[in-house]
Amino acid sequence: MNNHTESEENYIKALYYLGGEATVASGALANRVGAKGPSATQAVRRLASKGLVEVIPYKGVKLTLDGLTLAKHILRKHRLWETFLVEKLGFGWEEVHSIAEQLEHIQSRELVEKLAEYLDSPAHDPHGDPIPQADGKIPPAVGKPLQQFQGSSLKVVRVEDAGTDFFTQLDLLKISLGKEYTLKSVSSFDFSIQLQAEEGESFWLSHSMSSNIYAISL
Amino acid sequence: MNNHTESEENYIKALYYLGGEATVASGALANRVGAKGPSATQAVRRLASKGLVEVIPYKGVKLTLDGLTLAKHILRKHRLWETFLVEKLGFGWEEVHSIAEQLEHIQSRELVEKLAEYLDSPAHDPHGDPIPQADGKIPPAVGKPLQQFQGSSLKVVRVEDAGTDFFTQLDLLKISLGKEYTLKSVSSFDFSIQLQAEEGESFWLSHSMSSNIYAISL
DNA sequence: TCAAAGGTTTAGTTTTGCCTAAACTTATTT
DNA sequence: AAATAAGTTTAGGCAAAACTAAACCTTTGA
Repeated sequence: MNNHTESEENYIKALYYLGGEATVASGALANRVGAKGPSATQAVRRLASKGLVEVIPYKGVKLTLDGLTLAKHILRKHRLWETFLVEKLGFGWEEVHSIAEQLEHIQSRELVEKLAEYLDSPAHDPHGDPIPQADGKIPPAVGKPLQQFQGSSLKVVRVEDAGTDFFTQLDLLKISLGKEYTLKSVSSFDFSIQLQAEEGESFWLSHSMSSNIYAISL
Repeated sequence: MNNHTESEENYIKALYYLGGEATVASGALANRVGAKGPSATQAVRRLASKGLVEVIPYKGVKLTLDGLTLAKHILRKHRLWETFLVEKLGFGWEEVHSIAEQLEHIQSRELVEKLAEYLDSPAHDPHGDPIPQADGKIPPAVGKPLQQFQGSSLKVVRVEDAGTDFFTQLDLLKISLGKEYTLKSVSSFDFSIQLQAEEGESFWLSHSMSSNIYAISL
């Protein structure tokens, strides 16, 4: 009961991303893994036969405890590898995700733990996302969405893993973890926000961007 | 023409291991990848349709230039990862092979080159085996088989990547790179050899073991 | 409430990759 | 040179994973 295919792991990961322990519709699942409906139905049946998920036909799918444990372990591997790629190999934010998606499927308990140790058992990955620990515990997610810092100063501590385009845009705007800004205003029309760096002119950020960026107040 | 399945890569690797640029029998190939004859025949047909091998039915299979390039690239990845696992993560000899077999299939040119740089562009892996370089050139293999050191002193500089059991046996015998011995005799019956360490009693080594160990004279 | 719309599952096909059993080549031996 | 042994390929299955088209539930709106 301990070896899973890459495809299976991808479904498990998607299920965790979409709902955690909650029930997820098969359509949403298919969408997330980049497949069509019937493929998801079929995949989910395979997972159910391995005891990783529970299915209620026409209603949805839910991770079992085993499934949840596996999901967190995969996420652990993903975020540890991302940390390695950025901190040791010098990759940029936007490049690491697709490589980590391959590396997260490498099977070796010992490798994961030795890698974690080599990286000083980090609690957060380069995006500020919490790394599930070996015992399954997940460190608290730090920061709050930017909108909530009306008029005050803030420091960026986390960005959502929202795809290559998002990271490229962050790079273009020179936004990175640790950067400090003052939130000057929030548009009540489209919820875009105006940020002001220590030195340099202020700029506007769309809601789609800002809702994926988290900060703490200074 | 640039993405290959893991299975395909395994056949390519096996072909390179068994014959380099020479023709290999399909049975030997099947054997090496741990499959049965018909599976190899079929796999080889798939590879031929991608231009990676040439087949002469009932005669054998041979890597094309493209196949050879791919084989060397996979071997490069394998040996770089082994170096990483041993030098950075502190793995032992016998443990790294199976993990590197998974890692060698990760697809990212940039990753390979950044990893090589991180490891100081090594020419040899932890077993002393040459690491193919980015341009396809292969550094010279060092050392000669132990049998050739009749009566003289030698230093172990390379061991063949001949499977977990081989490495475990090396560990049991406390043989590692850099160790020095005197070759006291070679049996003309079974070609086993008698080694004498600086201090400590002498011991016998089977031909299967010794033929996978290489040394230079002192 | 009943019918259309939307989402889900079944049915049937494709490709990869493996298997066993049977047919076929090649090589060896008498 | 013919028979047999050894190795290789064909034939026919099976499982994982994906797809399209068709059938099937559920929900929602008239």
